[in-house]
Amino acid sequence: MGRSRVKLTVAGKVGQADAETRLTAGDHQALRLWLRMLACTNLIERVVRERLKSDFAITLPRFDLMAQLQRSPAGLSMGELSQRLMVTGGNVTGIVAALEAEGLIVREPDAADRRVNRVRLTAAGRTSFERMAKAHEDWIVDLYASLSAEEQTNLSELLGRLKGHASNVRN
Amino acid sequence: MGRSRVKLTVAGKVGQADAETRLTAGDHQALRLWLRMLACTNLIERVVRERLKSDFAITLPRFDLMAQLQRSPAGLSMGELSQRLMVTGGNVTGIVAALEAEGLIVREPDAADRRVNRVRLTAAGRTSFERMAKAHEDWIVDLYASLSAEEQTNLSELLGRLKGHASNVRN
DNA sequence: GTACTATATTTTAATCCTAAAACAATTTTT
DNA sequence: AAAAATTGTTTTAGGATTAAAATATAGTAC
Repeated sequence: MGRSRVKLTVAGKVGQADAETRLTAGDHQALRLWLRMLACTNLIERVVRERLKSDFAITLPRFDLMAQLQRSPAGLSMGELSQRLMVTGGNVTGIVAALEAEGLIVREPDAADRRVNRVRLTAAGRTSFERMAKAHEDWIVDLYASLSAEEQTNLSELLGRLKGHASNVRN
Repeated sequence: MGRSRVKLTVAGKVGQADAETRLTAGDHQALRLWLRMLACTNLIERVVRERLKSDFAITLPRFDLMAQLQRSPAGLSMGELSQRLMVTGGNVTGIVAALEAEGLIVREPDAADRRVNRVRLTAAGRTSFERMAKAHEDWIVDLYASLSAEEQTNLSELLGRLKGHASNVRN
């Protein structure tokens, strides 16, 4: 009889269980599937967050914001960032302030509309982001390496259908 | 052409884009798959959070904590909750305090070990949780209704493999 | 051109979360 | 038994997040 299959938490470090432990016998297939999917996503996201922090001293939300800016070299307004990141404006204000303080982005008033702040990567921000994005992609490729290309295609197709349907369910 | 496929944000409400918009042409298959999976999970989780809030005035973390307690009628220590929910002890302290203030759980000192606080559902908490859990399961079944039972099994198998591998990659 | 309405952003208050430090009680070592 | 190590919990400091209110600017109606 083993000591217990659950690792202990050590000084704030988090242990082993995951979303699937929320299950009780008799739960429906879809619920089991959902909790497994949630556990998977949380696992991968946690790896990414930890590595962004340890290797590049950046948080995931800041990385995501920089990724949006890299795709739009001309810059984006605060509102455009809010839409693309799916977060509220107040949240964008905070993340932009932090990145600006680090010199990775600049925020400058729009000439045409004085309500608007236009945000773009600095040269330093662009260089920094390119390095991080390469590492990030490598991590993901490794994390998914247990699935063949065909299986990845299959998974992607199933998720695409799920996503399409779930988007509609959203009021 | 079209006005734009992106809904505007209105007074803090969040619009349409999702994690997949982080993509650039030329990105690797695994990266596309990951962003799609993340988008899916976020979508479903958002629906669940919103409905828990609108229908039951509860947050997802509090619901999750109650779910763990329901599975352990004898109660759990703060540390056990921390492990099972995969969150830090400080976090559990805050959530437990909130649920206790609402009368849904009680926290009492352990007789055998005076360091330990034992937490369990009150009768009111158990009743309340059962209603919420039923609704929650129905939502999930609906959200996954676009996939047949076979497809759900298939998806679950692929995610199981992914999860097994990603668990090892951690560190 | 003044008043209303709409849009863009920031601020505020609340919740959630983490890591690390502090504190308290128990167990182990010597 | 005293000292040391371990374990359980709370506290602290800092991000991320939301909803709602406040502010500032722009556009429209009259």
